[in-house]
Amino acid sequence: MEIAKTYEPQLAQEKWYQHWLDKGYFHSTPDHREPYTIVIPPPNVTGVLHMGHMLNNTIQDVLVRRARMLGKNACWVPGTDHASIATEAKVVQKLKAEGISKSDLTREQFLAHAFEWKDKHGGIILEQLKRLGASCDWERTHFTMDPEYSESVINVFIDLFQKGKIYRGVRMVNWDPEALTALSDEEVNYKEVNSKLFYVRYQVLGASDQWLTIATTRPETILGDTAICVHPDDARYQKIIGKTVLVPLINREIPIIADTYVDPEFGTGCLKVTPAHDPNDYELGQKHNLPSIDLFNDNGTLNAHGAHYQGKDRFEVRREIEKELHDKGFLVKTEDIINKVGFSERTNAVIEPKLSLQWFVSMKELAAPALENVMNGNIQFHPEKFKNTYRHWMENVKDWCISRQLWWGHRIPAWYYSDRPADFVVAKTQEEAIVLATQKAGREVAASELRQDEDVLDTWFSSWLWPISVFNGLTQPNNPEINYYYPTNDLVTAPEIMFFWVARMAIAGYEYMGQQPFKNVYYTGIVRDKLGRKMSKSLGNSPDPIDLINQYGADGVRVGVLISSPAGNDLPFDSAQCEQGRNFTNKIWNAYRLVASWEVREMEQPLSSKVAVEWFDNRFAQVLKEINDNFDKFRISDALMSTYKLVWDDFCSWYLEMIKPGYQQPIDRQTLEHTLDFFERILKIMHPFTPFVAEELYHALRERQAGDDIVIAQWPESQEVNAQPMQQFAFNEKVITQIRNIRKQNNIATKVKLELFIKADASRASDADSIIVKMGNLSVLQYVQEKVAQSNSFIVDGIEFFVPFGEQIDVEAEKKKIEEELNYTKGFLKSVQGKLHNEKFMAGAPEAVVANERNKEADALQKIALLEEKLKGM
RNA sequence: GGGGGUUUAGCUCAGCUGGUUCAGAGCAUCUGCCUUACAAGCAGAGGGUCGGCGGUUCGAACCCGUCAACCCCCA
Repeated sequence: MEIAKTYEPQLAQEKWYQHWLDKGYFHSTPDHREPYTIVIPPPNVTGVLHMGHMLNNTIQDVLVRRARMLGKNACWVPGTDHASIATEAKVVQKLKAEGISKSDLTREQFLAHAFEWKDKHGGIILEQLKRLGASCDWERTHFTMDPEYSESVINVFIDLFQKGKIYRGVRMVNWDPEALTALSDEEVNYKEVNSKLFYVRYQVLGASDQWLTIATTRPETILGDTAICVHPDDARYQKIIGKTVLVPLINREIPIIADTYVDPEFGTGCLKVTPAHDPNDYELGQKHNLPSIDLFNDNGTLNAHGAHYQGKDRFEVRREIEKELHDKGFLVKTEDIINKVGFSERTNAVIEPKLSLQWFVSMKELAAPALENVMNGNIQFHPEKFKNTYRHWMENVKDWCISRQLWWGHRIPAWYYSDRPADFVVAKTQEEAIVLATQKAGREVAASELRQDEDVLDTWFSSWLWPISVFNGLTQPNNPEINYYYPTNDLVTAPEIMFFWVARMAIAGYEYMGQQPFKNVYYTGIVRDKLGRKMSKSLGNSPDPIDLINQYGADGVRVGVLISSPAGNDLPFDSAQCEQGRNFTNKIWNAYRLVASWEVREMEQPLSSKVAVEWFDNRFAQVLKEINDNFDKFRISDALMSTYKLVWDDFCSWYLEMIKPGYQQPIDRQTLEHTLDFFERILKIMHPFTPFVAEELYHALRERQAGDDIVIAQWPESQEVNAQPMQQFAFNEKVITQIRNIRKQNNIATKVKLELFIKADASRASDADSIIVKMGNLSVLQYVQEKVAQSNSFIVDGIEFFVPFGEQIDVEAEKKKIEEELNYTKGFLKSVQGKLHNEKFMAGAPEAVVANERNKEADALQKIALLEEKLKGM
């Protein structure tokens, strides 16, 4: 049968993925086995696969597939996140394109559009993950707005409210004046922009013609000033602390206060305090009991407090007020500066810090167990360095603003029964709300009086329940699934969501399950392009993963993204890596072609094959140990590299070459059987990385019974490594390399047979010499007493080897080579002896180290003697 | 401004508790090969002041100090 010269991945991918699904290999139900659980970081429901997902999900799939082969009950739960703000923005955009404005729709109408969109475009990404080979349990696909999931979100809100952990309060939030919603800190991007620093003077009262100059980047907020603040130790301002000044233009009287918050070096050392429009000023205001004057409407225009600027946009006011301040003599000067300004991630509008009535989770107490259990190692981070960052955040955790002024999401289950902000109840249904409201109000409250809060919950308020709610652990506590699968094993995610997702899952885990949600967290890096830029849609520098799969095969791409991405490090992606991955699949494919071409015959096993088999068996055991060790430490790309080298170098370049019969020659049964066995073991360890080609060849290699598939095969057993064949091989490898070098330097073709003489006692001869004969293509291998004249010679481990010259002789070159080696060895000897003659070294170093140096000295002396003798003989 | 991290070959990274010929790997590069599994390949080779400076030590890529560059998070 003709086998294609290059591996064609597409057919195998379709065939085997379907086969795995048909057999239900990815589906898990609780049983007697040890569970191995991963929950996918749910991508946005309307998302499209990008390189970040590729990296993340390839790692998860490698872990899951290996766990499955280790005999664990592997369960990888997939799903999607409703991603409130991102999805709502997309739907708004889509409607806009159709000429529909969100403000023209009722909430119900809008949600109908949104669900229609979700049903149509949602979950594309999950289909794409199948192309990658993701072995998710698709029967368990979840969505964060599924009815039962939503129920658990609402339950948690109510529970936390009843525990006093959720409160409603006026706080400074990031306000997006375009989207008209509050944003979380994570949704704000800070960028450096060129700004002006305005120096404005305020008149001090109770002193004639005394002025204070402040510096501000936001002169339009002057109208909202409620104090001036200086540093208490600032000598310049000692005398005026406690006095008052007049706010320019409106002549409102405000106090001069003192606080160490002020940096005396910045600007003039005088700070204007506008508690309604700056987070730091807000805190100062709270501390000193200052009133807050909110100047802005929700859309960024000034309100009635803006005096004659009412109704104008904040940036327009900035320009106009500069002129007015200048004309009226309040503007001292302006300076150009660069400062950081927050922009909305979604609309790119300049964020306005704004006081507003929002819902909050009080975090301090909730966070304590989540912090403790990461620090004490119950939850392990890989790499560990992220613990520092985590601790710093958790120790300074702030209350979590969970309300969003959006429609797409879980609506806050709070019901108002009057216009007073405090007149509300929290209840699961309207019926319950009526009962509670009636109690709280002390009067009969009718359904028509109740108004549900318009806001929805922050997306992360549902994502933080993911490891629990995908098993319905909140709606059906202690059900068999949650008891079996929770806590999950490994979480694979990006460090940038450590706080808004990982930390909060840990918090929810301890609060609702009384234990950790996962045992290990593996942090991936950011995928960057060749120039080191983050891959992003706006830059257009992100390749389409599906194109890559079409080009290089899923296995090739999987290898490509893993080969240089240690945990926590960025992955500088280059499609050349996928090419390397594809070449790797092609390599093993061709190894199979070779093995499949052999005709087996009953005959004696060649000595060299016997030696090769013994060596590879041990070599495999040795590398398997390395690979297992790397997996245990979550060093996935190291595990891949070990696998890669085992396959390419040890198996293909050495083992197969050593046992390969001559052209069209048969092979003996014993060697073939061993080889098939090795091949099968190799495919097994390749399978987590390259599942498709592994399955394809597993079936090509031998007839398989139904149900014998590599995806569920047993991971190879560990075995002891026998040192002797390994040492023997290492020695032979050096000799063979030297022989190849002689060929290369003298332009001797591979086909030409050479003679090799070894100056050593014939008792050194061993079976392993047959390897040198075969791999070196020798006609003679002989032990001799004397050195051989007219030869190329080399030394391995103190033994001299001679390859007699053929026609061509280059004595000078040979001489030079020996002299170079002699010089190097002499230098080495000198450094060793330097240590040995150093009294302090002899006194301070441990015995073993000294003994080792003595060995080195002896070896070097022997080598020098040999080389010098050799030179004399030339 | 606060906190964390990184810096080793052209690129991406290993290098454990300071001690073996410890300065490594893959890719890239160079040289020679179309040797009947694979040119998506084979064989061989070159390449680094371990960011700079200083210190501790018998001994430093590794520990300490300092400077510099870059990255991330938070404000």
